Amino acid sequence: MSSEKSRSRGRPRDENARQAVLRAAKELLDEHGLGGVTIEAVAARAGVSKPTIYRSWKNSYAVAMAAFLETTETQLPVKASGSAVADLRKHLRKVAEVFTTRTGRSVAAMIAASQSETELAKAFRNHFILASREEGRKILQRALTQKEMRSDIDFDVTLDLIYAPLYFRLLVGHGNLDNAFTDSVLEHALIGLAERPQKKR
Amino acid sequence: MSSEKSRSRGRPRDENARQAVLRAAKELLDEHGLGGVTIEAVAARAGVSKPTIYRSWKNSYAVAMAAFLETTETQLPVKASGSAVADLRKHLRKVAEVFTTRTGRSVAAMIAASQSETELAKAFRNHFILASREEGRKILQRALTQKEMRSDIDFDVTLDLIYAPLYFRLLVGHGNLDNAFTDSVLEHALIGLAERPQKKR
Amino acid sequence: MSSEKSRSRGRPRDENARQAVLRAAKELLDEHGLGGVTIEAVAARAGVSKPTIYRSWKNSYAVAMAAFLETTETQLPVKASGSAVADLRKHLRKVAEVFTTRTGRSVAAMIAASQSETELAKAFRNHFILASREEGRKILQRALTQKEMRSDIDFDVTLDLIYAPLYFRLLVGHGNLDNAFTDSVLEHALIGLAERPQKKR
Amino acid sequence: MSSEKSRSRGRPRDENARQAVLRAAKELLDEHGLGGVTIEAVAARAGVSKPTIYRSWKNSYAVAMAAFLETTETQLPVKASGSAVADLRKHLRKVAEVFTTRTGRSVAAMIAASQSETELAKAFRNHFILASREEGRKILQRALTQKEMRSDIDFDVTLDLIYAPLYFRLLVGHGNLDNAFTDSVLEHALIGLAERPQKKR
DNA sequence: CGGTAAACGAGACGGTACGTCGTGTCTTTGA
DNA sequence: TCAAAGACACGACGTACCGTCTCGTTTACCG
Repeated sequence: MSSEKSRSRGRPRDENARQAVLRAAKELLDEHGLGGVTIEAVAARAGVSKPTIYRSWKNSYAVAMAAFLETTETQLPVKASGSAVADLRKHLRKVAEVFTTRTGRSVAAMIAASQSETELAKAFRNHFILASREEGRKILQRALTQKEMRSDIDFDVTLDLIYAPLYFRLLVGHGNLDNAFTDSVLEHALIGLAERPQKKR
Repeated sequence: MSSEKSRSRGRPRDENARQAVLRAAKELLDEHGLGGVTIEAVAARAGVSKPTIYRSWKNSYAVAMAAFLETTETQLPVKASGSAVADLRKHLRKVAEVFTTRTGRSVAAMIAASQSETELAKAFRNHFILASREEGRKILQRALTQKEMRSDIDFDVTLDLIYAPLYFRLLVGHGNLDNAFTDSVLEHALIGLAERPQKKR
Repeated sequence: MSSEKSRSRGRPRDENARQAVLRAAKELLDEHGLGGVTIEAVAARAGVSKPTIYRSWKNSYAVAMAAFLETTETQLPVKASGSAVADLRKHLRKVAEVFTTRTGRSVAAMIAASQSETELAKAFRNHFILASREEGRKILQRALTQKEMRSDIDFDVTLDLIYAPLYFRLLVGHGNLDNAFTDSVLEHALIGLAERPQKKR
Repeated sequence: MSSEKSRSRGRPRDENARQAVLRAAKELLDEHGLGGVTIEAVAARAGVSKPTIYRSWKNSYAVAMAAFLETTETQLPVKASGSAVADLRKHLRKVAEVFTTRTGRSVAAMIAASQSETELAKAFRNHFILASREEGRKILQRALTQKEMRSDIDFDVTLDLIYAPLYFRLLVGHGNLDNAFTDSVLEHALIGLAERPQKKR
């Protein structure tokens, strides 16, 4: 229950230092990419000592990740219109658009960094990937109640189906990330690939 | 007529050295991951000098990439049965299975490395990603001629739709990469998400 | 009054490391000559990292020079007897004797190194060459007061005249550096080369 | 006439190559000092391969030495006037003057290089140092016959006495190498340092 | 209100790896 | 059979960051 702040002995962490670090890390991330976020560079730019950084974060990736998560909008919500499918289309367009900016590069870099850092992987997964799918999940829910989608679909698989192609192109860069692409992905996913006797629509 | 490569002047590159380097790099990649493929370690294990490596490759990532591409099967072909859809299901299962092995970790690492190395990105894209989609493309083609799939689908989008979820889970690790998943992805993609008046099946 | 050096911020240099470096450098200098004093070898032998050495010295020559100066006696003093000329003879013999030892090789090497390193040249000049002439200068002074030498001689020129032949033979090696030589040099310098009407002595 | 068999089998050494090498080495020596005379640089500038150089010289110092000796005047003769002492003064002035030019730097560099290369030391000693003393020796001889100098002087010691101070200042740089200095050295050497009962002059 | 514990900056430390340079040798092709 | 071109093993270079460690100083709590 301990409602006490517990306020451990000694001098408290300097909030200014924390923010200076994160600001510096964000700038370096934007300017030079993940590889530019070295502890030394961050320390120098933030006017902070290296131990001060290591006191709060495990390594440079952790700092970069914290800076990224702290300053990046994950949800990209769309105002609900009558058509959930239309909302989803709009949402995916927004996601793709963000992916073409510097933020997209950072997302890719974070995923890359996650490969060798298990803890970061988890952090990024929970605080960015899964978080950013929430909006999609909501829209899917709406689509279901409005009977715009089949009731027996698996949400997790469906979310992968429509988000993964965007991440895939972000990471591999084998094709554009424009509206035409996101629309087409959604269209294919909705109609389905299989030939069927009586076409509709 | 001499279409010969003209055999440039001077001592030719030592093929033994080349192979020793790639073998050492592959071993290090498997044993310690991409981070373990340092030029110094490769040179030491291959019994080769550092300049010899730098003469042929730009940096450690390039060596690792070359070693990976040279020793990894990309196509994962399936014997054509009567049903193209069944073949596709089988193929995706194989891909997912490979992704759960050490090779999968390497694929992820390569994609990660590609983020900061444009040339590598291209090499990996062309020699692995696109190459490995060829089998899928062939099956898709077969599905079309056998009228198992709609004739108006976009191949590139379709390939992204069915492959991307696998890569996504490989990279983000937010869910399993088992048969149930690949089957489900394929099923959803085939049937389509949209509700439709007259249900089939 | 605090004439204190103000104790610059941060962790102070490790005195043990400094000494280990100089000791290692001195050993290498003695064992393999100046060419053997590589930063890598010094670091390895001293159990110190390369950056630690570079933090304190500009390059390998600077380390060798420091090690040499720190461990080499420069003055070679002689107890004053009644005759300043006799003292000078004794002193020059001592210098020549040292020049035939390992220390002599080092002196030569240092002069050689000084050719390409201006800063080192200055250091060596001030801390070895000029310092080692001080004993000669003192004796000269004594010779003057005792009227053993002409009062109108130029000290700097005189010092060059009697020391230079020793350095010359050290560096060029065209003749012995024994007592006969130093005595002869001194004798010639004292009496003078010129023929004169009435000979003395 | 060229039916001579001497023409040892195969392709003869290319005399042009030899000269190109020496010319390149001399240029590099003048431009960047001895440290600039690397085999690679010489080969590149001379348009010659490295093995071609190694076929004729042991290492870079040998090349530099050869280039230096081939292009440098050693004797610096003076026209004999009535006074040998005057001639000697003039000669020493010329030596000192040369020592203040680029050639002087090269002489110093060669002496420096000689410290670690025994063969070079010998070559330089014989072909430069001793050669350049020949003029002094001749003048000394003349001085003797003209009774300008004492008949019992030791030539080798005397030569060291008057040349060494010049080399000393060249190498250590603790004082000027001007006419005042050379004249003063000679004057001191001639008159002698010792006080004597009856002053002359 | 004075101790004391912990944070702070500065910066040196042992390490690891980097990518480059020059060495002297060796191997091929071409003249 | 030589020369050019250039690859080779070797070894050292000087630099960049890493993550850890002293330092001396500052801040805030607690007794």
